[in-house]
Amino acid sequence: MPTISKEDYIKAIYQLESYPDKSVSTTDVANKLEVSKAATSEMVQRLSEQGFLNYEKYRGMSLTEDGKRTALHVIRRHRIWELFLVDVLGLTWSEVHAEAEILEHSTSDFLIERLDKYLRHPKFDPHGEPIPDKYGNLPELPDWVSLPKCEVGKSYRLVKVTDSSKELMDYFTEIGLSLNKVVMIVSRLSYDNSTIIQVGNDSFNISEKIASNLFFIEDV
Amino acid sequence: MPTISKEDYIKAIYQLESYPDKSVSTTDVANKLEVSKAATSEMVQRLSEQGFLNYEKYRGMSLTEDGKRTALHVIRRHRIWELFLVDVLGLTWSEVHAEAEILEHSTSDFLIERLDKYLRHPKFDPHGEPIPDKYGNLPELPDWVSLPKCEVGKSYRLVKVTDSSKELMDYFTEIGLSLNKVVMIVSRLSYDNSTIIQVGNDSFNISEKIASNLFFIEDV
DNA sequence: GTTTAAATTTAAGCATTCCTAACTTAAGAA
DNA sequence: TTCTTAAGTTAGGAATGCTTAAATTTAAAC
Repeated sequence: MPTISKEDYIKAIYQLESYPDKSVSTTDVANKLEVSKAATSEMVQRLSEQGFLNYEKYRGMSLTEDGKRTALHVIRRHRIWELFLVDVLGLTWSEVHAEAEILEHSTSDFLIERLDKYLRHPKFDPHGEPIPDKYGNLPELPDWVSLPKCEVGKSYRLVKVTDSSKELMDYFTEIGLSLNKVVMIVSRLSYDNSTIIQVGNDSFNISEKIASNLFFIEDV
Repeated sequence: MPTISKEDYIKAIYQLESYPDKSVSTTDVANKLEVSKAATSEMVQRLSEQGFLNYEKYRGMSLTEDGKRTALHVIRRHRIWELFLVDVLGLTWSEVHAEAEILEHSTSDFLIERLDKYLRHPKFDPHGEPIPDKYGNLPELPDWVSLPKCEVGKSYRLVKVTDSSKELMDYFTEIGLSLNKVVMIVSRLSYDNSTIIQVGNDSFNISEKIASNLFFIEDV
């Protein structure tokens, strides 16, 4: 049974592994968790001894099957809590992450299954991220496109929002964007590649940088 | 901001202080938390230095105002979670304690206020224990009597159940006893001072020892 | 192919929280 | 009032998880 700290490292490494063509380095993990490289180096060795990581000194690391299972277990708890906080307690996108970050380490399997049942076995969290089931299996992902690639004139449904900052999340909340919202692509300005979308009765110009955090599927 | 461990000590001391005519000793705390007396002695000194306790070596301890405030803060979180787990997720009496024991240390003030609001600012937890408000004020307590003192022939409403064991809690759940349930006192056997109560259509003989965990107010 | 800079690991140290064992104090029995 | 024992404290040690500083390895520049 890993400690809170170990769960944080394992989760971080799992997330860093998702970037293709790049093995995970000590520095990557240290930056992500905002701890020293020395602390990371130590911890990585301990996790390796305990079978969560494959690791060769100076050569980067990768999670073992055991490590992946543990990571998905933490991620499941995190995402179920996020969904619960948004759907039941009405927290906003920007409010949930910090709370879930703590709760994910303080929730028994028993309680998580009860929450899961209460939420009717959800497959995606409020940001559209997939929730692993209790065996660690991820649901199939929809075939989304990011907003800069959505075609003008068509309608799309929002299925994923990457949470890069509180400011951005609050902005999305403010303009009424939420998961499964249907928006119309009004136009795209070639000048800066920004996109004008219509949400309800209002239109908004979304810069390319912001738009790259929004993922849609065509609404048919 | 006290650590989890410190919160546990402060809460334990608060609870031990509630027994009248007895100052709290190192041994009391050590037994309650199931740690060594040495660990307790050390921690008590640290808590005293940090202003949570009044403490003189070999002379027992008592919480300062600061300590009491901290204890009530933890207790508030614990009881709100217990109520939530029972009322919303449908956990049983015996299931909630262990979960709340962890969650009480992992919940921000912000989240607790949201839970409190969701539960409509409850005054009592599922065991009938009072929930301190966010300023640490306890609600006024009803004037309960324990079951062995309830009068035969009268109806009473259950307002408090002390959770001495899982077995007992499960038994209460099984016979349909829950907070605010109205029961009729059918008779009392002088042989062993047990009480026969009617819950719904069924009657049960409750031994004096068990009965002393149940507290009622007369139902008018 | 060296040299140098960046990445990584090791070393030394600190805080927290626990343990067991040894010692000290207090309090009740004789 | 002294003696004994129970209660309480100190000492020494371990695990976790972090820090900064020093040493080492790798990799990239020249």
